[in-house]
Amino acid sequence: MTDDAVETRRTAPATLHDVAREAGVSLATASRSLNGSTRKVNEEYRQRVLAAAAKLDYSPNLSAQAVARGTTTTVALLVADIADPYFSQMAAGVVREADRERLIVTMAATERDTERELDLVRTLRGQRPRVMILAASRREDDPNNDALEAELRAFESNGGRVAFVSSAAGAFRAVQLDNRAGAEALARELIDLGYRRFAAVTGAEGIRTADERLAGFRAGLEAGGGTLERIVRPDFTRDGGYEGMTQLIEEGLDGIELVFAANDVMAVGAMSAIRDAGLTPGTDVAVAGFDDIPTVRDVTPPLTTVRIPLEEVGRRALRLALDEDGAVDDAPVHTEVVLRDSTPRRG
Amino acid sequence: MTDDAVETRRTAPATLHDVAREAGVSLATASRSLNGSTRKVNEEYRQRVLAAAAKLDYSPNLSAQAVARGTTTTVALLVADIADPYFSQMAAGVVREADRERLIVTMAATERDTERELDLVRTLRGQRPRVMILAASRREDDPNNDALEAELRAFESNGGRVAFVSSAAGAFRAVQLDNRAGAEALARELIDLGYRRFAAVTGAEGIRTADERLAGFRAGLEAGGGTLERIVRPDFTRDGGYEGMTQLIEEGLDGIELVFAANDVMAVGAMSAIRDAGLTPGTDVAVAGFDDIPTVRDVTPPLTTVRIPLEEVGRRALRLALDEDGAVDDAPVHTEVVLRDSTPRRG
DNA sequence: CCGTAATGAGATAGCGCTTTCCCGTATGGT
DNA sequence: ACCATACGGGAAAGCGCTATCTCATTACGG
Repeated sequence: MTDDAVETRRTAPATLHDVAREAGVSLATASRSLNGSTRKVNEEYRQRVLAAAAKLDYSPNLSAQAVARGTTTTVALLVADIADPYFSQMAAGVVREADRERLIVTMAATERDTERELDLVRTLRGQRPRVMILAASRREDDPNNDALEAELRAFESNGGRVAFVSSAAGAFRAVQLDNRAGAEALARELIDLGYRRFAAVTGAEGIRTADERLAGFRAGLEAGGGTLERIVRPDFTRDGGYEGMTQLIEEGLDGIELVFAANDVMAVGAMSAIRDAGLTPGTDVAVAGFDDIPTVRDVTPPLTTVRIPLEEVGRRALRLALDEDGAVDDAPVHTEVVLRDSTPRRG
Repeated sequence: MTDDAVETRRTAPATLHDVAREAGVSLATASRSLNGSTRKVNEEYRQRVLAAAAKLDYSPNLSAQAVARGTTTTVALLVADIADPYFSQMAAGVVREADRERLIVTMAATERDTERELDLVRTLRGQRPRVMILAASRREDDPNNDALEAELRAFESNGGRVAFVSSAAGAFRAVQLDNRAGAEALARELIDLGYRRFAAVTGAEGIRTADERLAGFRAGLEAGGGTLERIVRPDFTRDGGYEGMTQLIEEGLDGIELVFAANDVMAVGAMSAIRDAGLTPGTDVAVAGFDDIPTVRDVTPPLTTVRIPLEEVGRRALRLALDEDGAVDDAPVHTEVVLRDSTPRRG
């Protein structure tokens, strides 16, 4: 492949210096004209600078600005898995809000590995982002938790801002997802629909989100006289849901009326497992999930779940982090049970 | 909310200078110890520096490094919509590959607005990213296309690298998605299955991806004696698919056996529309899509589609961009027809 | 033993910006 | 007419780094 492509000589990008020279003004004046400064600049000069910048196709070097100003326009976002709709919806919210604030988002994926998460936080800290948003799911008792906290503390004491998306983030700001209450409300509604005998497909013990949802669900059942007869703990993913459900079926469903999956992607996987086992979800065994990702409207039957306004969560996480002093709404995010056909009224 | 939180005084992050002082060596030696340099450093000094860095919790300022080195470790990624699984899968691939190369990804969403896209490219250029990956869908004849191309040319002539994900990207590098061939192959297979009368739900004319897929599908049909009887062009989204299908049904399906949606999210929306109209997808009217996003395995019936290895596409886009000189595989990405139950054999 | 070549630490000149600080000039109050 | 005061442009001092250049020290061949 010979390089007979376009003969574009590699030229360095125009610097502010070039612009100033072209406009016949000083560096200072050029700088002041191109970014609002407190100082006024003669309109004629300003126009000259603007014209020169346009002519040279000048684009300010953000790194240089960051160094000079001592502050960046970056927000760093950490999620477990970008392709997971739970996280990608949230990320979309963060990006949208960041855009409004003219901030740039850098994104990284922990792949659910807390070691990696810690590394990423360290690396990302090098960017000196204004904000760091951690949406990757926390684990109880992880050996890296302390190190992570220390790292974030250091980041904060350097003027950075941290926001978690979670239910409890130690002493950091957090968008509270009321997993417990949501799951509890769901359980009550299911009891109302006539269900009594349940199983749960959830994540490994220690994943806080999973634990809380399970605890809430259990509490709701107990209050209403239902029983949680079985629990399986596969991966916290679609395939995990499929496997968990398959296991449940193989071991015999005997009498279980409804399976609660700790999140929607698992629920969707579980529904496929049910169907692949020759049963019909909703009819032979009901299914409920958590999150209300877009997909669940389109599976059959549509999935009963607990709605979290994920995009809004992303937006709020950023606002919360940016907020100067507690002026921002930090009530738990409103969750809502959405009953659909995967949990028909019984009897 | 009073601030009786932790009494963390806001301190500036440790600089390399601090580390050098702490270690009792020069700035140069500290720099050389902390990042490989061509020069060797006395092991004892090196250890001292490392210890000092650890003690001060030093994290190199990436902006400063970028300014000093004249090069960054950033890759900028532009997608249409982060929450759309088509893009989020791709993004996951880019991020993963970037991680391998120890690069940081900044992400922005065009929201399918070419004006915004242009703006974003300009802003992102300020970052001086090593690579810019454009995955947002291109439109034919968009008034902004020339400006975008000029902007990207400028970026390239400054040493930046550009990669598109698309079928034709002018003179830029691109991961080729063979939309046409994929759709054509799909059409042939559907003909083989006994289908003859088709409708298409696709995006607005001018969206290149949509156009190509439609053209390919049409070609495949013609070769096999099928007819494309109707075309609707709603939004290129899930809801668009739903609306388009609803419209088709309201106008009367009369004889249409299969609906081809130009992408999977639309197909999934279409299936819901079919069901909401009281019909059964696959049975009353078959449906096929394009992309093979994860969801389509879990809808009922599972969707026939054309598989694109989206994550791989993301990874390849980055490698392609990074690649120094055409050493990288730039054959079109392998697409593959995946027949599932949404298109049962006829007759 | 001396001269020369490696060796490697430190001083320093940038990188592309922002932001003080310094001044010359215009303004206005008395 | 005179001095205090804005006003606003330009010079220059950084910001936190890297990389070049200097220069003392060590090693070694003849």
